[in-house]
Amino acid sequence: MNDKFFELPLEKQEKIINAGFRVFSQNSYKKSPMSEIADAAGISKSLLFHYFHNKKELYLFLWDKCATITIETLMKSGCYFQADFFDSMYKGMKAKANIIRQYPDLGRFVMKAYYEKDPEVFSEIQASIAKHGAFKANAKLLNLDPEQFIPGLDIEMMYQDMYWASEGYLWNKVQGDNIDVDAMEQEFTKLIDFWKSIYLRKGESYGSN
Amino acid sequence: MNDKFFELPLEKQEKIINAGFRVFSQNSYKKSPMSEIADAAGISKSLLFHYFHNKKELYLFLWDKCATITIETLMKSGCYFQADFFDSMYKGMKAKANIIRQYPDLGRFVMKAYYEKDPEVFSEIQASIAKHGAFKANAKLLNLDPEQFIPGLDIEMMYQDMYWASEGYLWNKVQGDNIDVDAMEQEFTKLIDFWKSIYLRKGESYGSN
DNA sequence: ATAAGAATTAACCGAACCGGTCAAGGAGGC
DNA sequence: GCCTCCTTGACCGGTTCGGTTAATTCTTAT
Repeated sequence: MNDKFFELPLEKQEKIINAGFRVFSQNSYKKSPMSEIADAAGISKSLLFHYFHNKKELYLFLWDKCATITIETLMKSGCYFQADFFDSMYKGMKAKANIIRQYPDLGRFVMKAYYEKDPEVFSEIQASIAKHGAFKANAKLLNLDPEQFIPGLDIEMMYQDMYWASEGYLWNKVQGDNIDVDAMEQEFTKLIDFWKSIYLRKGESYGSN
Repeated sequence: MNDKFFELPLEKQEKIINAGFRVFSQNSYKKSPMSEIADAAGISKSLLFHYFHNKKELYLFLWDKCATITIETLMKSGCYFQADFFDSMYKGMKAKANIIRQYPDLGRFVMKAYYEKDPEVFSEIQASIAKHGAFKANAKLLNLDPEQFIPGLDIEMMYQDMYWASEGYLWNKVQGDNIDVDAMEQEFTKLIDFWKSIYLRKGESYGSN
């Protein structure tokens, strides 16, 4: 790709990136026209081809960009370094909300790319997925202390429930075009508080509290 | 449309319908080629045009078919006539599983059509949506008895949690190509049982039990 | 066997689309 | 004016698409 792209004002770079996310997330790779991306970015098709020599290059660049953005944002959010389970969940949610704010279609783009089968990009995407290790969500990893929760609670099921509810909530909200991320954040916070009130053991105190 | 379509063996009708669901759910209306649908159905494009005079007709037929299938299946499942909340949930889940078994791409087709913006079909779809009344999921409608659940439970939040978890679970599972509906049913049953164990008031008995 | 009729398809058509190129327009600095 | 760089309209060859038509195959009644 043409390094001149990175000398563009960040705002313009993001506009092009978001245009790519949008178009590639709405159509398959083959049926995502460069012209449509250029239009969405507010530039001419020729200029888009000036920055990215061909479609495949743009596509793979966007894919890499996704990983960078996601990892960076999640790291910066501190959700991995949180002792309290619900705090970590809360921080993670905040991070995701920030991603949506800046790159509204990133999530859907990742999903589409993940299942993309076009031979022109399939092997590259698959290789990249394998490299990143496909870290599955899993309660066992978290090493949660059963003492913290109500007696007899199936912690793994609790985590499943929370994980799926998050996914379901996000999917439903993001589906439309105008996403009110602030409202989303607020609603989701309420949901986390609800879980806390249900799952957390009451009447005692632990650790530093 | 050509009424001869309905004289086809049901198996063949379903194959064409599912081919339509599949292609229209994977691409936008405009970028869903009739030829691709014909191929997926195992017939020639000409024959497809013989049954449906043009693309729009096929599309709107499929949309109507969705409503018919969904309403019919849910009614037949008895999930609306169940006194117990979790039983009703269970029956509803079973019904959805059956729909997925018979029409794997119906759900995704509905979603796509719901947000389709192509002027060739937009007004028709919107009118149909308005007519069906867009029944939103809402705990208040169910008129649940608070006595049945653990004290102090925010029933509406409980319902939200369950609703979103269902959505999230379905979306994640249905995303891939090979759906193991049986495993899904089983896993989901476990989730419902988990909810029962968490939310239901214990140590007492009610009603007919 | 065969003719009539129905089911199904290959071949085709004009229009639009798509990835990619290229030569030229336009703005700023000297 | 002239050089440089960003940006674009116009274009090209190839492909795709919705839809039509005429022909081919299959069925069936006689």
